Amino acid sequence: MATAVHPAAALPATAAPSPPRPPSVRAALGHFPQLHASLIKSGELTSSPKSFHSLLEAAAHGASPAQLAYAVRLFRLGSRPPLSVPCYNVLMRAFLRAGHLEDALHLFVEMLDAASIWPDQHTVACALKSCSRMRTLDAGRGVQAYAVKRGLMVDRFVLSSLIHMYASCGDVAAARLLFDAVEEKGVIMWNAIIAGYFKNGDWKEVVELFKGMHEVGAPFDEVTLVSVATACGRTCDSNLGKWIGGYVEEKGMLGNQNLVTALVDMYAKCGELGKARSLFDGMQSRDVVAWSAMISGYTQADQCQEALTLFSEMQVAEVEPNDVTMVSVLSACAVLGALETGKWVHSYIRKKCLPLTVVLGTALVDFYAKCGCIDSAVEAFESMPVKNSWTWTALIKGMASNGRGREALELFSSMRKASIKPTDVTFIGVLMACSHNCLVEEGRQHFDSMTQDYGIQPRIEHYGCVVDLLGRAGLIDEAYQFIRAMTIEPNTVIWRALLSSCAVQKNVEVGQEAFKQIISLDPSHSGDYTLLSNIYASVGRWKDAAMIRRQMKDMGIQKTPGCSLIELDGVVFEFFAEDSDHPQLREIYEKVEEMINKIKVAGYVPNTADARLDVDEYEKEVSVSHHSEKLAIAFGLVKLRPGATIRLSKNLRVCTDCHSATKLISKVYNREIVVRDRSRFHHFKDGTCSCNDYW
DNA sequence: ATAGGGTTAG
Repeated sequence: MATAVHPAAALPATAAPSPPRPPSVRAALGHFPQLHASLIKSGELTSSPKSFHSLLEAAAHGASPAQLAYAVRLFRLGSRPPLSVPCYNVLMRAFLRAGHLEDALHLFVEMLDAASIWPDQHTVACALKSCSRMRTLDAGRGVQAYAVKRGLMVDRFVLSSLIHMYASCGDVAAARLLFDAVEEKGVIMWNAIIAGYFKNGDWKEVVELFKGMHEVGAPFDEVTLVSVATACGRTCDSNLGKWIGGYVEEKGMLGNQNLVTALVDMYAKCGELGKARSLFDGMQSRDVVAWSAMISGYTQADQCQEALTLFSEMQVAEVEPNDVTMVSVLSACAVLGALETGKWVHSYIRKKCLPLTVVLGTALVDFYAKCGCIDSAVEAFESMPVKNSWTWTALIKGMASNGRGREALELFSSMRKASIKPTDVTFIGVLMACSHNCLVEEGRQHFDSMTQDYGIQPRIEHYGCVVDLLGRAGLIDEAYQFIRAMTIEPNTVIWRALLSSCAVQKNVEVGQEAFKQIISLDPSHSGDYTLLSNIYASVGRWKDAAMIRRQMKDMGIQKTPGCSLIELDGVVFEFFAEDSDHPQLREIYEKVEEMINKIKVAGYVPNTADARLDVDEYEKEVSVSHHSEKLAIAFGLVKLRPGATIRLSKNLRVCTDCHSATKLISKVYNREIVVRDRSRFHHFKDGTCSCNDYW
């Protein structure tokens, strides 16, 4: 591939009057066009290889594409001394710096073709570096063959580049063989092999190597610590992480931006957000990586509001976000259901032409799917130049949780046709889709195929999906037998899936058993008591229902407060049941009353099964009407522009009353309402819900 | 005459 040579317009139109000759060519960095002219005038350019090299080097060292283009033109010039090996090397390095990896490698090939030019250890190291970055193992091996033939394999630079090349191309074993054979391992060699394991995600080995270095007294430096600190974060090795943190402070290395960023990342991943933040705040300058590390720290610690706040501070600080930043921001938006903010991020990505990498594209797909905008998720999916199994999985799960199980399964078959290997998470999406559409036989087949065809051992989540599938299909006894036959110990999630199915199917006997199992594992979850109590109530066993409520009260078990989030103009508002801490309180409660009255006309009958028992029926109705979800919907009706879809996300399952009320609200107010609960989406429109009343 | 190894993500 040829490098685009920029037009001479980048150079001054008229040469400045010849300045007096500078004392050294190097000192003229930045004035090289004028210098060039004076060298031509004096005839030195063609007669002195040394001057030519210096001029070339000065141009090649420039940061701008125009300067690189200038260097290329010098290099290709007819009237110049014969090219030396260092001339090639200088230009190769410039190509590498500018990211023109193929051009760099091409120069190596050109040297092999040229008479009386032999690539040396510098050339080989550069060529290997471009192979590393391009991940072309074959080319790398070719360069290695040349190095062997020329006896360059004793050079430390060649060796470390080679180790780096093998590791970057995914062959850490080969890198390790080379490393082990090196007699005197300096810090660079250690860093190269550590980076090798790092690049391949083998964080444990990074930590082990460092401990090994310590034992043999091998020297390490700041670069070593960057890799090791990061690995500590990934493995949650907070002991070693803290030791490194202390060492860095003690040795006065806090000025190293990369190192401090690695510490910020490490502390955040070890759960020490406060320590991470104070290091971050103490940095004298913060680049995009530092900001991204801190933002991702908040996102991964589930402090998504904090993540978005920090993101706006980043914009105030005028640091341009990159694709990596946006991945964290989008995943924070996905968790919060912050559709407007995420959409803004999407348009920013397009406006700034940020590279739509697989990770970023997948984050976009996931974001739209988790905000209930499944069509936008499909669009984002289709716009991606490269997709991997994560991408497919995000869309399959999105389809399944948005009530489009059929399409999820069709996607899964396209995924297999495209030879993209499904992961364990893909199968969670597939099984969710089956359970949503009540496809019992298909679900069983996928569950078996997962192990038989793909060698994936079922995790507790997969078992949970199957229990859900069988239970919702009404096969309660089979679901119970399935749990009994599990090869791993069932947890509360499994039993809870069975209990929910029993609630749908009004199966008292198995419901009691599931409840007993749950209580023996974790008696503190209020939702379990509510479910069993509802089962009793649904078959008219009011006394038993009340008894369970009393048991819950006696044990001091608190209901998890219901909380609904709704976004308005990029700000996420939180509502709790009976909320009394909101600026527009009166307006909202008035709207709730209006809502309830209107839907009552349309046939709404309050369902107070989930309400407190110690109050009279009227109070129960009022209490149910003040569920966080209804407050948030009322807020949406008051604040959003007419006709705009109301989107909210809540922390619990949608209760029966809110579900039937919301269906009628969507009809009476002619509004689409999208509710994300803890496990799926409900798209309410014209009085119906996408879940077919089955959740 | 010229160099090597480093941080953020679904």
